[in-house]
Amino acid sequence: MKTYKFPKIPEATIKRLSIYNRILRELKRDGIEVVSSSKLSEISGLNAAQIRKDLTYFGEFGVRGVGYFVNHLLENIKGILGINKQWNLILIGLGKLGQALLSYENLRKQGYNIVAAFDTDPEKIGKTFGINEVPVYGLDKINDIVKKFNVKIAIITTPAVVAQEVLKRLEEAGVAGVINFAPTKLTPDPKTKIKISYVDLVTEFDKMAFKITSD
Amino acid sequence: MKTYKFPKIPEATIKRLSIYNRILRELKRDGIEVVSSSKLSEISGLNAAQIRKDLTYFGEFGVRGVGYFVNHLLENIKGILGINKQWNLILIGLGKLGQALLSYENLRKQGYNIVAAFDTDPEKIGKTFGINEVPVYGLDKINDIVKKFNVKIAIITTPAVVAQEVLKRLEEAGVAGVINFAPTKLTPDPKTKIKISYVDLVTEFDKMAFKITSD
DNA sequence: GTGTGTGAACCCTTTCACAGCC
DNA sequence: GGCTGTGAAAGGGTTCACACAC
Repeated sequence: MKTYKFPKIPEATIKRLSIYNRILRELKRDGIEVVSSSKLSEISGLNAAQIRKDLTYFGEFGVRGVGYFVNHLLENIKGILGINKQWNLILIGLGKLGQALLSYENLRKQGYNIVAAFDTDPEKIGKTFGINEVPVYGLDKINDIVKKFNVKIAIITTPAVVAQEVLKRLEEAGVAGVINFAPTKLTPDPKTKIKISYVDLVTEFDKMAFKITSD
Repeated sequence: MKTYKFPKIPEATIKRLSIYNRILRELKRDGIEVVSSSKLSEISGLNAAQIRKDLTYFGEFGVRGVGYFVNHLLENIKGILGINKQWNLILIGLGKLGQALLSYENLRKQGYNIVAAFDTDPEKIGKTFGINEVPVYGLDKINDIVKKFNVKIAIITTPAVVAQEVLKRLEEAGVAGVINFAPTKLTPDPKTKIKISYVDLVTEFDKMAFKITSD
């Protein structure tokens, strides 16, 4: 499956596909077999036309006059997102946030397995952390582990000052994507095609502070 | 300060103001006194025209031919965002993620103080958690603590199934905004004007999985 | 010369409204 | 009758390009 390179898909559509995935899993769990875009709209708070448009970027999954078959749509969305399989991840930076992600059940339930963690602290190296007893290594082992477990995605939860250096090692190891929780912009080597996404938690709080303040 | 209700500000602009705030603090720390939009562009990766436009929504902070005075701009942005003061927060749901946020230094450094946590687990109630020894209460104490500490912002890190019920209690206590980490849509009482923002970490991983898969 | 402030152009996303199919 | 799929319209946000101020 090389998959879905169709037209230019809005970034926002991908985010919503992830939400549809979550909702459809819940519907399936509850034994619901068919759902309409208006029902999905009600559950998600999104516009029904938008939901239909999102889905038709990738094919025609619905039946007119009926709606969408939950399981059929769910399997298709998982295929589109590439989450119809397990992903092996690594995490760099065992601060509080890193440790929380190691034990974050929602990730594992979705097929994201953190197979190793990395830190510079000698007190942590050689031990295991989290519910799943994830082993901790020094940064020099990144390359070995990435190769061994065919790791494509890495999570950076280090302090901002070392995040760029960590990125360099990840690029050298051939990681395909990085989710960066460190509050700093990362500059990839132009020769690599590594994908970087940013999660800045403080920004979420600042947005809320603004909303309340400007009200 | 009632503040900045000017025209309709793009949501994305607010997010970027938060980023400018972070960068300006770093520049100030490094003793840099003046910065141009092109230098900010280089640091942030954002378009220079966009940076200038973002700032002019709120006033004219720059000097033509010179740039922006770091400290002056920083103070203004803090005022706009409403983070030129301390915010008292509460957190509901002491799972791994909740515990991580209790000890997340970047929040406290920005003036966000979590003054109390809430959980239903009798093993946790009555104890303190995190670097800052935050006390834990049962949910029935939410109202008291909100009033006592003038809490405006609450963080939900509970399982999805109880998040809606927690929201109800927060609304009753008069909280102004909720940052919801539980992967579920929350429906506020239409009578309250409570603001809700969503942080879904799994969505970030799904977006990355898609990018790599569709590459 | 240099760098801001900004109308206008451009581009992307969302929403509408209805034709088409079950 | 009901609900999807979709062109067209509307709405927002980003980028351009240049007048203006230091």
